Amino acid sequence: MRSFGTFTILLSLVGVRVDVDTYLGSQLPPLREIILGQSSAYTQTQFHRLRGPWAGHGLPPKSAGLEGLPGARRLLSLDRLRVPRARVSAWLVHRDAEAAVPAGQPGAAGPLQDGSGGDGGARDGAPEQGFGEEMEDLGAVAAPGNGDLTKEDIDLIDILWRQDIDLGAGREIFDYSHRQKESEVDKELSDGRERGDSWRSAGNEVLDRIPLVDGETGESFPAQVPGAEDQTALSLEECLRLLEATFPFGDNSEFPAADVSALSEAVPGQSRAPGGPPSLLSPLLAETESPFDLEQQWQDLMSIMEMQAMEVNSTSAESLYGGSGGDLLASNYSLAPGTPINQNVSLHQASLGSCSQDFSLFSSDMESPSMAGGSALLQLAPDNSTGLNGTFGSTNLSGIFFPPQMNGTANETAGPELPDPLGGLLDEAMLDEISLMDLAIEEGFNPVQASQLEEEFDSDSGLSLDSGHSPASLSSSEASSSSSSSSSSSSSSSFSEEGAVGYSSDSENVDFEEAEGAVGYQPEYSKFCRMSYQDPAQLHYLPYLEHVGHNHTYNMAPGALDPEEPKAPGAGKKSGKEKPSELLDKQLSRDEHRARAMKIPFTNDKIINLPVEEFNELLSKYQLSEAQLSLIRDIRRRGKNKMAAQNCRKRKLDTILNLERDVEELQRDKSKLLREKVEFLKSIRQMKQKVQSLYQEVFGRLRDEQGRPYSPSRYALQYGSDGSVLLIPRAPAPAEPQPRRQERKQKDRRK
DNA sequence: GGAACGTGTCATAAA
DNA sequence: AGTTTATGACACGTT
Repeated sequence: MRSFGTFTILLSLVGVRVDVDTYLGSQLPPLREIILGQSSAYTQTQFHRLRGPWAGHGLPPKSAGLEGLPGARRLLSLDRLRVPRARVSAWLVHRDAEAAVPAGQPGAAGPLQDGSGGDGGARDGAPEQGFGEEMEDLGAVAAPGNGDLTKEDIDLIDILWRQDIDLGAGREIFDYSHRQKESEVDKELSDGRERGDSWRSAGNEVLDRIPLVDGETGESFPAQVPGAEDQTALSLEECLRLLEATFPFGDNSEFPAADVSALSEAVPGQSRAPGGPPSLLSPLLAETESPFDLEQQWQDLMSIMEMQAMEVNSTSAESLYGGSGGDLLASNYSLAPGTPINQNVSLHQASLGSCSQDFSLFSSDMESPSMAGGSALLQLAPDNSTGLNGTFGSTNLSGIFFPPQMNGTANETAGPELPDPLGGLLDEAMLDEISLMDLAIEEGFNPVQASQLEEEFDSDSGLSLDSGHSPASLSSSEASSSSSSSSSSSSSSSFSEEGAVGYSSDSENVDFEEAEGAVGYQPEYSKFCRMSYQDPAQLHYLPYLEHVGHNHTYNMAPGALDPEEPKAPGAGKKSGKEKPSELLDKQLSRDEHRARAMKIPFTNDKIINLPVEEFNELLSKYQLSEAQLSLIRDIRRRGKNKMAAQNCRKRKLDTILNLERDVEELQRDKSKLLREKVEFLKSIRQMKQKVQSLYQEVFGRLRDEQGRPYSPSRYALQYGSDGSVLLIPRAPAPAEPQPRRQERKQKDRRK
C-alpha cells in the first residue's frame, strides 16, 4: 500500500486534514507513475486511457476548486518541452493570471479560453490534438507582453512536443500537467469561485496573482499584486498537486512520512501568518528560476540539437530515431556533419558558461517575462526576495538542493546548506556526458542511440567509421566470402577454375619468370572460384584440357625440358604463331606449363589436392625422374600455398569486416548508454526540482513562536538520515546576532 | 608513369 | 622428420 507520508508533511503544515481517500477517490494515477514519468511504461493508448477519467470528469467536486499553486503545477507541466516550454509556460502563466483575473482585475487580457475549460472530455483524443488545441489557445490568447508566439514558435513547440511523446518519458508528464491544467482552468471558470471556502478562494487568488515565476522556465509573469492577505492553508487539491509535483514516489522513499503532530508543532502559527504564503511562495518560485534556468539551458540546447536532428532526419530517407532525444542527438551527429561542433559548443556553454549567467542564453522574449517577474517579486516580497536571482543564477547545478537563500546576501552560497547528493552527481554526470559527447564528436560517431534506433542505426551511415564498408559493402563481402566458401566446399567448378587460375602462359623456368604474375588474367573468375581446385573430384578434367590445348613445349625433347630451360616456354608463349594455343596457354598456370614441360603424367590438380597417401601412391605408380619428382613436389607445395594464401587473405578480409562490425556494435552500445545517461540526467533533474520545490514549500510555511516565517538566510531545513527534518541555523551572520539561533526544531517522523 | 589492387610465390613458423 | 597450414613480404600484372 502506498504511503502518503509526504502528504502528511505538507498537509499538516498547512493545516489541512489529510484525506487519502480523496486522493484515491480522485482516480488519479499513482503518484509514482504520474510524477516520475514511469510513464514510459505506459503506452500512449494506456496513458490516454489512464488520464481519460480524470480529464473527462475532472477532480471530484470535493477537491475541485484548487487553482492555486501554479508554480507547483508547472513543475510538471511541459517539463519536457524544452525551448518552447518557456514560451508555453509564459502563455500558461498568462492564462493562469487571466483566469484569476476575470473576477474583475483590470488589465486582464481578455476572456479566457473557454475551450480549455470545457473540452476536457475532448482531450482524450490524440495528444497532438490536445496540444493542438492548446496551441490554438496559445496563439489566440497570446499575451501582449510575452505571448507573441509566432506560428514558428507554435510549430516548434508542436514538434518538440511530438518529440517528447516519442521520448516516452515525457508524454505522461506533459499530459498529466496538461490534464491538470485543464482541470484547473475548468474549475476556475466553473465552480472555483463558487466555493464556499472563502479562505481557500482567497488563497487561490493570491496564489494566482502573485508574480508567477515558472519553476521550469524561469519565466515570470507580472501578475497583479494581490491584497496579500495571509494565505496559508492549502486545499487538498493543492497539496495533492504540490506533492505530485514534488515527490515522485508515493511511498516517500526519500522523504519519510511525517508525523502530523510533530510537524504541526514545528509550524506554530502556521495557519495565519500574514502575507506568509505569497511572500514565501513567490520567492520559492523565483528561486527555482535559476536552477531551472541553468538546467533548462542545457535542456534547451539539447532540445535544439534534437530539433536539428529531427529536421535533418526528416529529410533523410531513413528515420534514424523514433525515440529519445539522445537518439536525436545521435542522429544529429551522424547526419549533420556540420552541427556537431555547434552542439559541442552549446553543451559547453550550457554546462560551464551557464553557471555564470542567468538568462543570457535565452532570447529576449524569455528574458522579458523573467525580468517582469523579478520586479514583481521584489514588490511582493521586498524583505526576502533580494538577490534570489543572483544567488541561484550564479549557483551551479549542485546547489539546487541548497536551502533557499531567500534573503539578502546573494552570494552567500556557502552556509550550512544541506549536502547535495544529487547535485554533485548531476554535475559529474553532466560533465561526463559532455566529455562523452566531445569524445563522440572527436570520434565522429553519433553519441546517442535509442534502443529502438538500434536497428535503424545499423543503416546509420553516421557512424562513418568507414564509409566504404557500409552494410552494402559488408554484405557483399560476406556474400563473396560465403560464395567462395561454398564454392570451395562444392567443388563443382573447381577444376576448371584451377585451370583458369593456375595457368597462365608462363612456365617456371628461370627464363620464363618474366611472365610470372600472368595468373591474374582473370581475377574475377579466380575470385569466384578461387578455392575450387581443392576438390579432388575434378582432377580428371585437367588432362582433357591439357590434351586439347597443346603446348608447343611438348615438342621439346624430354631432355631439353629441363625446368630451368630458358627459352622453350617463353618462346612458345610469345611466338604468336598459334593463337588458340596461346590463349590456352594463358589459361594455364606456370606450374601447368612446367608439368607439361616435364611430361608429368598426371594433373596438377591431383598433384595439389590428393591426400598425402594417395599422392604418394600416385607417385609410386610412375617411374619419375628426380627432376619430375622435385617439380611435382614444388607444384604441390606452391599449389597448396596458393590456396593457403587465398584463404589467408579471405580470412584477413573477414577479420577486418568483423572488426568493423564490432566497432559499429560497440558504438551503438556506447550511444545507447549515452542516451540512457541523458535520460537519467533528466530524471535526476526532475527529482531535484521536485525536492527543491517541496523544501521551499515546507520551509516557507514554517512559523516561529510569533508566527513569523523563518528567514531563509538564517535557517535551513536539514534532512536527517533517519528521516527526520531539522530546522537548523545557517552560519551565523557576523554582524547580526541570531536570536533564534539556538532554536532547533525537529519535525519528525519515522518511516 | 605511378598508385592501387589482386594474385602468386617464397620464407618462415607453427600445428 | 615430413607435411600441412598460416602469414608476412615481395614481385608482378592489371587497372
